[in-house]
Amino acid sequence: MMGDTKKKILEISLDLFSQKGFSAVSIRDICAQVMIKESSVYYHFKNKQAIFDELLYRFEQVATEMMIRLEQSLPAQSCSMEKPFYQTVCDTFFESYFMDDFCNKIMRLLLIEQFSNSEVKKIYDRWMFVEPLKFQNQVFCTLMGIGIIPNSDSEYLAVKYYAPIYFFAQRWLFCGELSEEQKNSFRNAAYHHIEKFFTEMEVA
Amino acid sequence: MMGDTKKKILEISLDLFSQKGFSAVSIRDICAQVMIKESSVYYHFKNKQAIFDELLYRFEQVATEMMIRLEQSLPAQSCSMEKPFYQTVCDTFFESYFMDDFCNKIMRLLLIEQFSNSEVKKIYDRWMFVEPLKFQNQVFCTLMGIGIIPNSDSEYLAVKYYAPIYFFAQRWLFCGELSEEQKNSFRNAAYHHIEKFFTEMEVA
Amino acid sequence: MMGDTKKKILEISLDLFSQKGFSAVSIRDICAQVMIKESSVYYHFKNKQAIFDELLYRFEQVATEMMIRLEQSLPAQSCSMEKPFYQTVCDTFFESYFMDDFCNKIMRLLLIEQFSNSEVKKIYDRWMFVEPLKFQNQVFCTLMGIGIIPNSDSEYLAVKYYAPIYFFAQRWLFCGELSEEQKNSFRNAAYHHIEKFFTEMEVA
Amino acid sequence: MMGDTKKKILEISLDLFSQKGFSAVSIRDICAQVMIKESSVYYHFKNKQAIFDELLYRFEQVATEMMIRLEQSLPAQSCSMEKPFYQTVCDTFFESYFMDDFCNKIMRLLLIEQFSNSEVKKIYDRWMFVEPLKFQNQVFCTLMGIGIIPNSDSEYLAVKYYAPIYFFAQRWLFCGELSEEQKNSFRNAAYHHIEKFFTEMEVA
DNA sequence: AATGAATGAGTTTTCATTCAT
DNA sequence: AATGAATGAAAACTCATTCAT
Repeated sequence: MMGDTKKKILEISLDLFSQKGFSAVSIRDICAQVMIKESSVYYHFKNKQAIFDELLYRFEQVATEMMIRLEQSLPAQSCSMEKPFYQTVCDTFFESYFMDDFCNKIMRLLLIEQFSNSEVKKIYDRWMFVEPLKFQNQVFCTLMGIGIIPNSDSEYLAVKYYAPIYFFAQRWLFCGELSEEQKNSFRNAAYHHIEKFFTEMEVA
Repeated sequence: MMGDTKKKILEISLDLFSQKGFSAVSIRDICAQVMIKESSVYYHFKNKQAIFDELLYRFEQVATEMMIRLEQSLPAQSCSMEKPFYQTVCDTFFESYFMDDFCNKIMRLLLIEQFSNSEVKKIYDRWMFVEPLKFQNQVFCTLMGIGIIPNSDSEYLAVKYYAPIYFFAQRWLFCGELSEEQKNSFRNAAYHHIEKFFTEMEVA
Repeated sequence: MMGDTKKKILEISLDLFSQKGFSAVSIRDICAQVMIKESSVYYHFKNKQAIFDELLYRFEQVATEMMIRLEQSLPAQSCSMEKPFYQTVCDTFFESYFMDDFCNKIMRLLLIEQFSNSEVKKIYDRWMFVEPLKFQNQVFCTLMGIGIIPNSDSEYLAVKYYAPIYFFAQRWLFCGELSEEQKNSFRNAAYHHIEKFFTEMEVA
Repeated sequence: MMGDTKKKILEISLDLFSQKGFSAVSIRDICAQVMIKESSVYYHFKNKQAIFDELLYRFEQVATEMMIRLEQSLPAQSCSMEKPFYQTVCDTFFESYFMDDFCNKIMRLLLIEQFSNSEVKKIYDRWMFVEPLKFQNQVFCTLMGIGIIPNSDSEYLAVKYYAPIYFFAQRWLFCGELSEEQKNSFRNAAYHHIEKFFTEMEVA
């Protein structure tokens, strides 16, 4: 469907954009790595901005899909409660969002560009703050509904749960190349937090 | 001590750098606002990078001083415990760090540049993760020492306390111009969190 | 093989470099004469230095080839000795080296740049002193071998023969545009010297 | 008479000009070594060109004086002929002209600038070709007059004598800093030539 | 689908010079 | 006698883009 070259341009652009920011990456930089001439880019994209736009578009599709999948899996998941419920949800959320190579790079890019572009700021806000909190809120409402956790302020609960994860992600997942070492640092911190979180919940 | 022009160059550079990132700001952009000619910049600074470097240098001085001040105020503070202890500390930490105009802009700048510059990454790490956690840890150790809060994992406590504040800062303090509205959103969320945090602590 | 524009850039650059020296010639100067925009130069050359380097490279190729040709022609030449032997050699050496437009300009350029660039100094040394003396020495050894001139210190002979030619070249061939008038001044002085040189030789 | 600073500016300017050529040396370069600020130069000189002009002016004075001295010493010298006559003349000429630090640097500068400035070209011509040949010619006429050497074409004799010296000067005295090693290479080559020259003269 | 050649507008930086102090 | 501050002009070079092929 999509030519090899176009895919390569997108991949390498994202690589570079997420490292240096949009305006610090030149078409030349991109082409040097794709191994084409500068003029060839314009066969595949109207201009530099169009590369950026397409990356964002793809991300929003991926993220939206994931959110839908996650939300749909909620009720089913919460019924078969043998295994700790949060495990599965977290696995999906972490592995296919924060630690997914594509999403991770987009997040860095959004983080950088949010300051110079208010449109991007909105997208960052949505996918890093609003949607995750909304989803987490839903989870806790569900858990309260079936009596697994006691009723309380689900919104603050969502913050208490998600803020550290966001914090760890920023700390461990947003530096240099995403190595297994970094992923493990993140996983350890995150799972340790989640475990403590649910333990304290049960006690209370 | 420092000429007016040089001060103005630094101020406006920080303004612009923190909005668009270092490489997206041109000397022309800066000079247009300082109202000098491009060549005049080079009387005050060796090159563009030197402006950036001086900003970081000043920040590290400011931040270091603040940390020292905070740490020195700890023991005294914790003795006169009529008024809620954390209030004073938070006031200092929030108002003169996260919400201070200079520091806030530097933080945005560090946030942007950390990806392209590993030296900056280290500085960001230090002042956004390591030092605040270390300080918070110290606070909790002190409080445990004098029996105000029960003994427990002070490091995780620091994360539970600080992560939401970092989270709120990113959400409310890192967009566009720092308005009173944003500051209030941040203050509300942060103080709400702190209150809940200490309340739950006492109960447990 | 080589585009017209690139060739033109090289030609005009050499013209200007040999008149004013490398650093006194701006890309603007070159482009004004090539009739292209400044940015276009950078399609053909990495930077200003690369123009200089390519000129030197080409010269060394030309000079090397000429030296090889001259040396190969030596034995053959010296057998058919009806016409004065040196005539042919000089013709080649003078006309296709000192008075050749390209070589002459390169020599001026080397002469100028030798002081600021030790690499250039070496090249100047090689092609203005070492190689010509080596060749002349070979000529005299050949002539001594077949008994045309009496045995003697062939190295000093080479200096006695070549130094005036170098002297005349500097005096007549290194000023302004290479005009026919200058070439004639040089030719007259040089051939007069050569004739006298060989006459004295025979006598002795 | 002349302030220290002005003298220092002239000295260092000559140093740099003779290494890189006039236009490749900036007022900044000069001031960095003189240890004054750029603006201070303009107290002593109208502009950059004026430094160059003053250097040339001083050289012409020095060179003229030397020539007069040399010419005046000719008759006296040639009478007291116990010691080889040429020795003394050469000593003066070589040591106080080619190998004199100031003159040597000026010569390099003239050599470089002759191509871009026809006024300089004339000065170079005069002091490197015309005057030395004229003087040498005079010497040989004197020697012929008193029968020390046989009558012959004194002009060609001057060339035969002077060309190798010019040649050696270019080869040994125009590279990098004037070291004793270089001076010795020059002296050896030059004196060897002179000796041979006069020996052959006597024989003939 | 790709590229060779070109370019206008812009980049950072350098430079000689001025002028008030 | 020297300098702090500024500047217009120009330097080398970059960049996104165009267009004919």
